[in-house]
Amino acid sequence: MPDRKDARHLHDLFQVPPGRTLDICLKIHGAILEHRLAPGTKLSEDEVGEIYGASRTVVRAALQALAHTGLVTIEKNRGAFVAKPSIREAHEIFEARALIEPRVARMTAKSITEKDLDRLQAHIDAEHQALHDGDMGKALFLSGAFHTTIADIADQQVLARMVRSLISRSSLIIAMYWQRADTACESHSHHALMKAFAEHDSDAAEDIQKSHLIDLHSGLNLVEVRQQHDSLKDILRTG
Amino acid sequence: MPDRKDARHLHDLFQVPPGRTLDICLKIHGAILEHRLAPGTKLSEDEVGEIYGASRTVVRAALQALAHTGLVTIEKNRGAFVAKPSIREAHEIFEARALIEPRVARMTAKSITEKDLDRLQAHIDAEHQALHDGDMGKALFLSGAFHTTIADIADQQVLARMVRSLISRSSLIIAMYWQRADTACESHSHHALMKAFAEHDSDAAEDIQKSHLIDLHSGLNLVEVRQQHDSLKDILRTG
DNA sequence: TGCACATTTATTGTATACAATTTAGATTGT
DNA sequence: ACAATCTAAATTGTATACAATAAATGTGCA
Repeated sequence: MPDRKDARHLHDLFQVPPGRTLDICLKIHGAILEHRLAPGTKLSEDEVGEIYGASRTVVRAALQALAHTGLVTIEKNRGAFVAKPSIREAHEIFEARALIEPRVARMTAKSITEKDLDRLQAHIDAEHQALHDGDMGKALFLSGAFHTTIADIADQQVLARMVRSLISRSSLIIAMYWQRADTACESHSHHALMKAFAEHDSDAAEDIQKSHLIDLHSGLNLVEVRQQHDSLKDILRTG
Repeated sequence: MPDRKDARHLHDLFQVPPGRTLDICLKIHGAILEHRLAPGTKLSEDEVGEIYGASRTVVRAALQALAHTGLVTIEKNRGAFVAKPSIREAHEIFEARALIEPRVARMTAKSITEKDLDRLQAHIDAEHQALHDGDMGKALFLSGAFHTTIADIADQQVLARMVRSLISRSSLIIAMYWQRADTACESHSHHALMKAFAEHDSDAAEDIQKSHLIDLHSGLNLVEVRQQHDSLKDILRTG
């Protein structure tokens, strides 16, 4: 799914030597972003290693890199799990995004080219297509990719890396706390942003991105978590 | 050097299981922050492992964690080196700090307690003492610690982690590009910040932190690089 | 039945051995 | 003397084996 350019940027995110380790990072990262891996899922070293035909040494390095990015939690002597961001962490992450991404959008508006605009438009189109196909996971993945691509265009490596990490974690938060059925609300903001970019309107880009993120934040139902453990009992009892 | 509380926060920074791996991270981290390890120094796995009596497996994990934080660069089939931030990276890092830290200072001013103020004052005092003793490395370390402690007090884990990483990398930048002989310029800002904190003046704290960071940024001579090499064993053994 | 404790099992933590790759030095030819 | 090439040493990449730890199971007793 992620094209070659994304892979290079993701390599920066994970900071692991290229090769199998990076491959595994990318695969798990993608699975989490597309919501194929639920928060809390255990990632056993043996299991992952068997799936990708790699030894535990390599898998371990990948899991540690993912832990550093905040997508995975490693508990001593217990293993690695897909992270389950707390409500508090969720607030912090979206507040951080609201601080950083508007600034990045401002920079992007200044330096964006026609070619970059096409790239972003392609993301939007692909997202619409995915929504039309009913592939929610892919749509969400592409929605995040839109944001990371903006950071790439701004060509600010330090901020881009922070943004990438925050967006990946946001994907977990959305998996846990999203309440609205429609993701269509985003489309409008993304389009407005495109317009500001096309006109190189830095102020507008910054403002739009800021309110877009505040919208996203408020669209979360950051109140309670559903527990999967109890449900097992309920399910078996009724059966 | 780092007290127990710092160690807990640093554990969050590196995201490695506690134990030898974390120890090695902390030792190398400290050596870099105190400028005992120069940018570009090679960190051979065997050599580091021998110094700390750990196997390469553990050392590798530590080096990868440090690479993730941006303090170390790993080149495929070549090994790990203390990072040498480029001029461009240096600009980006200080711009990122100027974006994030003022916001953090604002939060800190709101929630700071008497005890926290004492903690910060202790940092300032220790820094003066180190300067008086002529221990430049320690003084710089403590100057950074002042900033990270502010982030800890704000009690924003997500932002605090970013700040910690940025400050650690700043230490490398200062090692490479610092031109002024006096670090005294900082003392004034730190004192002004303390006053704002004591009065819970959020606006002032934000402003002071912002101009403080701009000062630091402009105090760098981001033009050329010098290089030097020392024996790993001599530098790390004392830590 | 319920609880405490011992045992078994499974999984991670660590060390070590081997393979792949790079680097440095020596050798050779011009 | 200089350059190119090849060989050997050193270093990293990877796999695997063993040790340590935590969870799960089973047992005995009140």
